[in-house]
Amino acid sequence: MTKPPPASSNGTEQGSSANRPPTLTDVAREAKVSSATVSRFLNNPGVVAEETGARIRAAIELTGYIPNALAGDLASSKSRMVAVLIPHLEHSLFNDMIERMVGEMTASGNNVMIGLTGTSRDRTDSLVRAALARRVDAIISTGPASEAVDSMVARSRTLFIQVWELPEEPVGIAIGFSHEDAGRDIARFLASRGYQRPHLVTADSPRAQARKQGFFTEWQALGHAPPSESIVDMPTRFGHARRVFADIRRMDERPDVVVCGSDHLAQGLIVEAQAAGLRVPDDLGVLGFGNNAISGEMRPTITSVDVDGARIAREVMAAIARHQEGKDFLSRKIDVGFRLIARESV
Amino acid sequence: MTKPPPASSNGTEQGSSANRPPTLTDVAREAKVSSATVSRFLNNPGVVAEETGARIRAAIELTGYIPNALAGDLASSKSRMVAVLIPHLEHSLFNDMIERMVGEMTASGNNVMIGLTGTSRDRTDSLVRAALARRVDAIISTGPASEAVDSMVARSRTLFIQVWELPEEPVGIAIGFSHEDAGRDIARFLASRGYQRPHLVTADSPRAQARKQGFFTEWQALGHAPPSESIVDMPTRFGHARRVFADIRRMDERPDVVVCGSDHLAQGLIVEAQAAGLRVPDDLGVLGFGNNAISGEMRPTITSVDVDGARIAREVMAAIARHQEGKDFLSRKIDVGFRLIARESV
DNA sequence: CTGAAAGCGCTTACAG
DNA sequence: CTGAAAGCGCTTACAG
Repeated sequence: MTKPPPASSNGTEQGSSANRPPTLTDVAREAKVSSATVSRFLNNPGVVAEETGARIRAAIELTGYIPNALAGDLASSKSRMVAVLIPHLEHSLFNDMIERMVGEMTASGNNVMIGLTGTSRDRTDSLVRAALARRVDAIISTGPASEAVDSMVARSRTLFIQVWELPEEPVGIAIGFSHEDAGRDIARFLASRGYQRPHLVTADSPRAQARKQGFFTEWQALGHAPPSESIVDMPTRFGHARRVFADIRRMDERPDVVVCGSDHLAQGLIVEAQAAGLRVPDDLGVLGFGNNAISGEMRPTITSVDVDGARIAREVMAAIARHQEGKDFLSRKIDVGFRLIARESV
Repeated sequence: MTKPPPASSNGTEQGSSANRPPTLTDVAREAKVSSATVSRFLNNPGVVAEETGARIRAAIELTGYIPNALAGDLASSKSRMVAVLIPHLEHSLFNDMIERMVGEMTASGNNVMIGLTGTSRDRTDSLVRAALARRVDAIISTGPASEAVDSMVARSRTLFIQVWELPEEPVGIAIGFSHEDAGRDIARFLASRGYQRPHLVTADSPRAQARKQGFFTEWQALGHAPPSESIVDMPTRFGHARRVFADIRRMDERPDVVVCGSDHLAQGLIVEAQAAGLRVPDDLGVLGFGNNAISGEMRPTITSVDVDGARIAREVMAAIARHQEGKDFLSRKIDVGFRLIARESV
């Protein structure tokens, strides 16, 4: 590697519209070849003669040329961009998985556009629109898709990938698991541990509702009375624990275990319970969801439901790779399952 | 609003390279106007006659047209894209601030490209290169800039904004505060509270080192012996607490307060201390950094250093707006300061 | 292995 | 208020 050219920015230059950045043509002129050859060298070096390549390399170095991906993508009608839509940066169940995916995408030469949808459907629609406007190769979404999204995506060549969901009829493809089954498994697990009065903390999201549904159904099928419940806003964060714990303390029939929608909230409940002098799990069990890194690091460690983020990331990458090669996807729904991990808190 | 056109995606269509998405020309033909007029309608509706506009609107609706931003940006040589470079998604000190910025940018019509730099400088360089290749209007970086970045940015028209940093000679502009001063203030504060033996937990990052430096200098200037120290990997996360606490327990002269590089780590230390039967702050004080939402929600609440993320986001937005209007920036360095917030943990 | 030329889908002076 | 035409900076058959 050669030393980079001397930094010439010293205050006044930055932001001034002085001389435009060098183009492919500038490089070609400098290297005394056609711009087509420079383009070939950039995209497929092997096809260019050794010494021609050397001249071009030198010209690039000299001019400080950085290809204009806007023009390149337009001409080749592909973008090597992927959009990722998540609800929040903070307190997100998906961060581990997303971070892994972003890392792999970057490594495989894709740029990642991240959109924060919040909880508003409108914002999701407009982010999908923005992604399609940039002709991204794929959109990865952690949320449900609206009809508007469906129709926009259908007319495009963009691959739409839903993760952590497994809808009946995905817009594009879906990689996830059954939240209802997860709810059922949790119910069976708690019953097997001898718990009698679970308290559910659910957010008003389709996924949380599906888990709750599964839990209710199974719990009652096992011959128990319906569990009590607290409703919280999305995202299901640490800070909600105070109110939820207060809810519990007010009840006549005290719950013996709290089922949380995230490990962050579970962590908060443990903190609240301990601050009130309760022992976890002896006086109160606490169950998380998502198997965030903290769940193995908390005192006590948190029993949680693990979803294989690495597997999801792999499946997403594979689907995108196939799509970029122009192949059709292999299956529309991939069930990656989940796994209840018993630790100390239950 | 009209109902969206019926969703026509049912499995086979998605991903097939069937009919290409509609272009401006298709809309123009449908509306019986020139493509220039459609373009005007899209970018500056006021300039088009009422009924012409209506026809165009109908044509857009009918065709399901979504503008190709690649072509638009290339032709107009502006992108309305901003790149944001952060080290991690999870356990980041910046998430609150970044989330706020992303929200505001999206609202003001900018798309956001997020890059995860990790701790590698190479990865930062290549992400900057990718951002420049897409001709983003601005790059917002939470890390230090290398010489390579400096020279790439200098040749471009992209505004480079460093946040949470205040280097001598910023590449573009910097919006931050003095980490060394923060370290000094923490030292003075702990001294005023009567602490005698602080233990510092520092990561091997320039920022953490600057704070440590400030702390050391001030602490010794106040007539104390140098504090003890633990080194941790970046990011300064919850999970590091176990080892750090073990470090402390092994010491002959037990520290009476731990100074953490993040609120997450502080939270972890409180959990560890309590699990070991210590009371915080009576037996051990714990101080965080960054004033994350959790610091006010933990038991005990965490004394921390607040950096005004909303202010930074505002300054960033203002700088980008000026830059997009072609104006020069007002100042190269903006010191937003910081504020020590005393809570229960110290 | 290399070049000339058309084309990707927009925007924007320039006329009218 | 609208249209014809040049141009943004690349890529990619098509020739040679």
